[in-house]
Amino acid sequence: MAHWLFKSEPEAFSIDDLRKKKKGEIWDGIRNYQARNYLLTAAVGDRVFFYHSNEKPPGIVGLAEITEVNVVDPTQFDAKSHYYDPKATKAKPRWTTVKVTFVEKFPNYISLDELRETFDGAELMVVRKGMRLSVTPVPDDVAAQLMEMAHEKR
DNA sequence: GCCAACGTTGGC
DNA sequence: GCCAACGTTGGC
Repeated sequence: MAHWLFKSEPEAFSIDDLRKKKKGEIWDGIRNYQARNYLLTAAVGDRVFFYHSNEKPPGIVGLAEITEVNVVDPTQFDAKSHYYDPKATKAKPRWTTVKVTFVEKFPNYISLDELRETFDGAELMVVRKGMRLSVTPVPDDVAAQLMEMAHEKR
């Protein structure tokens, strides 16, 4: 079981929005090849740290689980969608993603500042300067530490 | 295939 | 709201 970190702007889609989706939700709108390529290596059962960007402060709010892989992102075919991609066709889709479901909202919010104090860029990509990728892998030992930080009594 | 211009992300 | 970082586009 691998671990990931997915970024989302809570104004667009928050962990509370995901919690309401009983059947899970397609993680749509990924339009970066590196992020997509990471998603192609994800497996059902992988765990996802849900990160809120553009929040004060930004940080990890909870956990999700991948329930389906190789999901063709339907928004690429929708001319009305913000994520419409005219170069994508049904025969040759460009953007595949995953479906995720809510697992938990953490008792402790782990802010970006705290992540920076605990991990360096080699351990956790999101703390790297200028890191804009919205999908990044999280090594197992870092994931275990994050789970502790998320649940320890403070 | 280079690279300038442009657009987006996301912390601050 | 600013702007650094950086990915993408398109002219050549």
